[in-house]
Amino acid sequence: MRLKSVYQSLLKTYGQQQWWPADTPFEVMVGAILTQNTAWDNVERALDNLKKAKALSPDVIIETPNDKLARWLKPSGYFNIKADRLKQYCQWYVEHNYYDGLKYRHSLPLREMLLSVKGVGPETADDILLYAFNRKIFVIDAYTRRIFGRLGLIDKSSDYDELRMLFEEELKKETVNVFNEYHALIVMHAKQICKTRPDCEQCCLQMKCEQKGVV
DNA sequence: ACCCAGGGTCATA
DNA sequence: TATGACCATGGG
Repeated sequence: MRLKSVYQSLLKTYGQQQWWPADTPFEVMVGAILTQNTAWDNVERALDNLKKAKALSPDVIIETPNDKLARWLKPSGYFNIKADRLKQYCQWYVEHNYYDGLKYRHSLPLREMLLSVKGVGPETADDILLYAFNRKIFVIDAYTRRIFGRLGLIDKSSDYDELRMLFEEELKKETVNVFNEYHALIVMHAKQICKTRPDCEQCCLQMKCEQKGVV
């Protein structure tokens, strides 16, 4: 029950996070793709560009030429790759009529379907499952690995799905809302601790800490 | 002038 | 299966 107590501690410290920061499930999906290895502030600029162009819809994105799409996505980095990924995702989304993920009772088939889309890896798929389709999936990201590795609660050699299932097994009695808040709190904690304690030796959440063997 | 961010794919060995 | 190169902007 260590994982539950870490959750309670984070919740007490930071409060409810109310994730994902988006107005619609589709915006969650777009944000999940754009935030790959990218600071969220930059993603928001790209999302603003899409909104101003009235292009935050799968149909518009599909019809937009890649170079034009890339111009809107520019602030979020990797714009050529992301334009391609976003369009492919939208094509899958429209073709399979997944506007309503609720018609799929089990998470596994939908997860496999998401992973079959090029440019959607395990973390992006799980962001979408949890924050757009409201599924009980635990998202594993770099922060999760660093924080829980440092706490000695996970094995660093584990791959993505091993870690995900470890969290899901220990938290299987919790609600989807707990899964939702937990990942959000991990991200909040990582950002806060690195902001308030920029000293690498103290924060132990940045890449250089791993390189120095601190974490 | 660095380092890094809410990853993923592809080519090598 | 396990590394490494690559993608690219904006903030610290």
